[in-house]
Amino acid sequence: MTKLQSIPGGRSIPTEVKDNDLVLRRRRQIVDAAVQLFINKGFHKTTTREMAKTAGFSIGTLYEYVTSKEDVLYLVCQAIHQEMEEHLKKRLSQGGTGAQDLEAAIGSYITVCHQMSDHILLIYQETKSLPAESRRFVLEHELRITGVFTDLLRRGVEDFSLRPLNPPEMELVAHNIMVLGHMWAFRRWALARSFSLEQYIQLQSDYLLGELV
Amino acid sequence: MTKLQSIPGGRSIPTEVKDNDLVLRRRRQIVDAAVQLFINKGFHKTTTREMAKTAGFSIGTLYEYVTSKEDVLYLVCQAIHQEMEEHLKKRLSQGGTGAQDLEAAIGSYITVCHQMSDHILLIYQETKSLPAESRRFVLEHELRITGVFTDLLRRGVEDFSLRPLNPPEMELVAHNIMVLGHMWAFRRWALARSFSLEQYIQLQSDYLLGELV
DNA sequence: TTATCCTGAGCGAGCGCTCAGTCGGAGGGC
DNA sequence: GCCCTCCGACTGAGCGCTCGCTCAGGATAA
Repeated sequence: MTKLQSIPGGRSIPTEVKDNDLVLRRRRQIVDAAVQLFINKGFHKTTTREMAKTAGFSIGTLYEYVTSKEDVLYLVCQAIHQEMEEHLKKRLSQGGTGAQDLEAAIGSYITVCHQMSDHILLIYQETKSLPAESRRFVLEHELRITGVFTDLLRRGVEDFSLRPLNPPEMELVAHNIMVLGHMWAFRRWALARSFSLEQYIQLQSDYLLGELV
Repeated sequence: MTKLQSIPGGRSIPTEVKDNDLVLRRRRQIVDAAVQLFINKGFHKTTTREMAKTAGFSIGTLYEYVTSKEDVLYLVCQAIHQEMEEHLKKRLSQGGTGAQDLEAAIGSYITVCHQMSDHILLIYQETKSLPAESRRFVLEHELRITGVFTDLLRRGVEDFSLRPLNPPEMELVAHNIMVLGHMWAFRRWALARSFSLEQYIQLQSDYLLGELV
């Protein structure tokens, strides 16, 4: 029984299978299947049998790669955060002033939130179903994403493209950015009556940056 | 089999019991019990037996006042929103300019979010477990609370204590206020390292109102 | 043959909900 | 006052079913 760590700094989950490549491949199948099922029916209402079947194998096999249903939820949460982090970091520019790069990052981030809104909802709704330790890792991962904005704010303050901010203020603004991105996922049913994604990004960027110059 | 409507504009839920006062009393017991259980274990992991026992009677009796487990969740969500609305409206002042009253309202609102943070989490996490029709009513109720801020913004624009805003902008700002209040509930584990409730209110009010004068 | 991965029938616990029955007391006849 | 009847709120054992998880055995490649 080996243990496999898919994300640096993440929890390692035991598996019965020796071939590490196979473990990664199968777990990717499991996660892809589970994400769709969790989004449609929620964690508690999807059965392990469904997960296995959707992933393309039987329950027995599922439990070769995972020790409990909660493990699958943990893998799903980490995969979602990792995907968000990757998409966001891929779109980050380093070209301009801190303020300019921050504005671009906010736009990128909200776009990612738009594309992954179902996934964001999923994390909000199901994180509390994780065992305590897993939940800690997931929240930590989310803080790491928030750190992207703290870094950009710090750079903007250092190159004087933003007004001086103390570290707690930077933290607060970073959290505000995160949450206003999530807001588009949570409240699109109400907001989309009045705004397109582009308008939303424009207005929220203005509000966020208006106070920082 | 009568039907009883506890909240104006809400769904009516059938009951077998004839005495309306008794229905209200028992449903209050059910809601009080369920709120605590849902906060601690979540909706899916609390059993109907637990609800009944905590409320002080047997499962059989529970089902005299409710037709399904989901009905209890609906009653809980509506009760939470109603409590938030009442607490918020009780604290609203009409004394000053629109801008002054808005600032006071934001402070009151975040304080209410602080006091009811478990309840806010509950709503975010479990709303999607409601049947579609019930969910619609719950989201409607939340929009009614958002409307409190839209109204204040409109008043502020009309008496020139705020800069001109078009209706969609007012809507957006009202949603921002709502969500930044919820943020204190969701992220207090991270924010409370740097801020007290009072500091949080001060800073968020400044950010929110800074752009509106 | 052995090592490895996969299968799916089966287990036992626990769930939401039902319904035959209990029981306290209101009301009416004497 | 006393008895009897009926009402309706309440009880909880039990039904039918689903769930997470296991494990004895099958398949395949080396």
